[in-house]
Amino acid sequence: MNEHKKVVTRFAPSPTGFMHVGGVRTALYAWAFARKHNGTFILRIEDTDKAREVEGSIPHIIESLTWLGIEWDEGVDVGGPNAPYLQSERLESYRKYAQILIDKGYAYPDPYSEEELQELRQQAESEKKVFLYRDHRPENTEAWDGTKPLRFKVPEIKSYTWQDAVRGELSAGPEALDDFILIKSDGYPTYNFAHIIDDLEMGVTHIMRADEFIASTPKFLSLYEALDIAPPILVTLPPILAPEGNKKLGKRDGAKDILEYRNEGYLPEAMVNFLAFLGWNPGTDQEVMTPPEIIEAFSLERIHKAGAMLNEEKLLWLNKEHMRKQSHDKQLAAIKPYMPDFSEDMLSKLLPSIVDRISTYGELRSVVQPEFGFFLSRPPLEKERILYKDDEPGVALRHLQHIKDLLETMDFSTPESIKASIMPYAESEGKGNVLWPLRMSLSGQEKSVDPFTILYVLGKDESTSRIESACHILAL
RNA sequence: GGCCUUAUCGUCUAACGGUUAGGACGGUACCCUCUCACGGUACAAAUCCGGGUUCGAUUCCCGGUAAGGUCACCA
Repeated sequence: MNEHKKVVTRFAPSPTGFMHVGGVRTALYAWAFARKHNGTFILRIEDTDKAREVEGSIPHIIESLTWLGIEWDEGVDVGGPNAPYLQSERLESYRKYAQILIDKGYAYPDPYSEEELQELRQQAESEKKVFLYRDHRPENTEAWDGTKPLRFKVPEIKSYTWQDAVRGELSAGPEALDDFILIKSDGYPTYNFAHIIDDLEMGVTHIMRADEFIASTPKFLSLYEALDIAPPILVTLPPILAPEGNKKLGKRDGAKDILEYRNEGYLPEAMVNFLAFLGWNPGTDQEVMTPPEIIEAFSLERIHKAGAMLNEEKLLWLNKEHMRKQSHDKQLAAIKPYMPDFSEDMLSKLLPSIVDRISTYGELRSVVQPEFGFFLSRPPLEKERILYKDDEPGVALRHLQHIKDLLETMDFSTPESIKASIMPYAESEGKGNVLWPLRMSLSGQEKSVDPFTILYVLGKDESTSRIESACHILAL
């Protein structure tokens, strides 16, 4: 029984650019599972491909995970008992295990040039056969001097059947097995080799990974056998599909940098909630969950097999739900940067009306309009409906009169009281969102304002103080 | 092309042989209302197709179809 073995998971991205939802979800599941079982979560960087490396990727990865609250116990920046966590600094380990394989007769230098290999591939293709390197194994292998790629010699060509924590029993024929490269001619290991050694040395118990690795699993299993080690538990995650078409979500399909969501004003807990549910659910009707609740409910058994499309509308809704769950103080702090000209007191009063009307804090950017100082405008209405429908003009006028009366009966503490008059639509400035404007004299300045704006700010509450603050906003 | 995987409303999903196939997002309608919104109620909407197994298949098996993955000195 492995029941008593401490859970160790890892997230092992390569530093080739920004992180998008796919990678983040893999990290999230590995993290949630480790936390659920009081295990260890490791952040390892797989930087064995110098050509594809993008500078700044590592800080970016760290920033992304940190934003989401996915914190690691061991990793590139914090260190740990199995340091280093950067593969380019672990070459000794790979060489050590490579030597073990060589000694066992399970590894040999690849004598072919790239051109020769290319030719062999083309030849196989023209014969409509599958190219397998192991069909062209050199007869006499020399000692490996490190200048040629080191290949794995598959000990036994056979079919494999294995267990996956999500997919159940998986299998593949012998065609899936080939002599893959362990160490490249530049001295760096390939992913295929490095991740197995690292997971072994770091004591990783569960490997969460995307389903593109199913195809190469027999190669890994074969390597585990050659090294005489037990493979970790494999946890294959379902693909995330792009919103358009039916393709797996990739950077070219518009997969966004996860930090873009932060810039758009999404909350990290909403993002975590959203990503967690893209391929998993707790089996209850609860859809809005905090990270601790997700950890508590998380289980491998409930991870889905089939892919899921990214649905930003649902993310938007989730974000709204999480915004509403926030404390007054947190909401206030989030809104402040978008409405710098407002006093804390005023923002505090307006908070409920604001939060009810937006799905992300980022929306405040378009809602707060600088042309009148700063105030909240409402979304545009269809003019025709208000102005031309049989009795609608009457209704609109009545509303307007009501607001005007309210304003005029109020005793404002501003130096000059507000004078309001109704201006017909024809005289309005024709702005899309200005209907039946009130001409207002505010602090000595004449302004045309949309009366609905005031009510929009007010919501249903007509108390004097609220109207007053609305007018202050307009007067700013 | 070889190998592999997947398949329930438009989307995310529940169901682990017996349900009027449930929920959520989105949509529509109505209610609330001095606009917008919030809230409330209701409606429309799905088991890919064909065979088996079974008293009974969304569920198990086989075949088809469709979609996806993979066949690198990338991860």
